[in-house]
Amino acid sequence: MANPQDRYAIIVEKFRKKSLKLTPQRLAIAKILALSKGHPSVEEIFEQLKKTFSTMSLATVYRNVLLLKSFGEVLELSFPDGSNRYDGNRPYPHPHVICIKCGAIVDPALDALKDLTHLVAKETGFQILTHRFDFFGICRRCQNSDKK
Amino acid sequence: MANPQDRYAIIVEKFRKKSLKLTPQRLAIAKILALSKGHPSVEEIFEQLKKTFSTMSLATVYRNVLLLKSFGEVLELSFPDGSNRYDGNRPYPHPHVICIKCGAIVDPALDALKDLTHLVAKETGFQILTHRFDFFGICRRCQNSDKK
DNA sequence: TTCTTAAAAGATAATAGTTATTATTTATTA
DNA sequence: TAATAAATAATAACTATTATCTTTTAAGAA
Ligand SMILES: [Mn+2]
Ligand SMILES: [Mn+2]
Ligand SMILES: [Zn+2]
Ligand SMILES: [Zn+2]
Repeated sequence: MANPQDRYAIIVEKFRKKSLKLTPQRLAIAKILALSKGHPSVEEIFEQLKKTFSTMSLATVYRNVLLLKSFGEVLELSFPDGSNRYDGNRPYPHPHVICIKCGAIVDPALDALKDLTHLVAKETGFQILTHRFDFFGICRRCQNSDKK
Repeated sequence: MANPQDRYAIIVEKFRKKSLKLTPQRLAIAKILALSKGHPSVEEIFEQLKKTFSTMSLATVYRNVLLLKSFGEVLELSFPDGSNRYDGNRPYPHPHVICIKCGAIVDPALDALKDLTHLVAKETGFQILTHRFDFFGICRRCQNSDKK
């Protein structure tokens, strides 16, 4: 996991470079995404920020997440049920392990993937640009709570 | 690729076993999915069937695809842009290679994956149930048409 | 074949997550 | 402090999918 402070600084610098205003709402959203503890959803970010910004609008969260996506500073994980989760700490393709019971998402250490990309390119003739690897299952905590 | 006739027979047998009616529309949808040439979308299935069934309703396609999903006889591939594609020929998790230009989806031969699942289970403590592996890129045909 | 009926089709309304719009507010700079 | 371009907040619009409801039909019985 990248250092959240570093990631935050990188994102703020991007805003500066593009002469975008550093509003408190925008910076707060960036801070949450730079940490990205547990890959938050837009709704979760919104709920968290409502405590600090009483007038916070859901549209503002969507707008800024979209903006950061366009900069390549946040990775969007969209799921079949329509929900989206975000990783602003590691904004590049990497595998994820998702608990189908509690929704927890973790980043596993898994290296054997660039080989796969090359293999696929060779076999299909595609020029591979990105990928998405998701493992779905039940996390340790949910396995234990099932046994009760 | 499984034999489309075999897949069709398996699906029809499932309908029979569950005492579901074998309507012409339902059977036509099953036939297209059993072939699954290019992983069709609901819209594509609908457009194709309108030629034969002038009164065909989009809702009927959705309803039957949903039904086949619930039987485990079709694999749904949902994408970030909201589009869904279906594989009724191989209705179990397997990797896909997707062209971001023309939307082509192919099934690559790629075996080194069950190992990965075990690796991830071991490392994270998750009980892994299913997965989704997508490679995004540009197909050979689109690479060539770009050069023009 | 005709009758009966539960299920499916067709048409359309509802839903939900996201994006667009617009008036108001605000960060930035001079 | 004042000017202004951009962001916010509130809400409308959008779109793919699902639900609802009426009409039609497949399938089994007589
Ligand atoms: Mn991640
Ligand atoms: Mn496939
Ligand atoms: Zn869990
Ligand atoms: Zn292509």
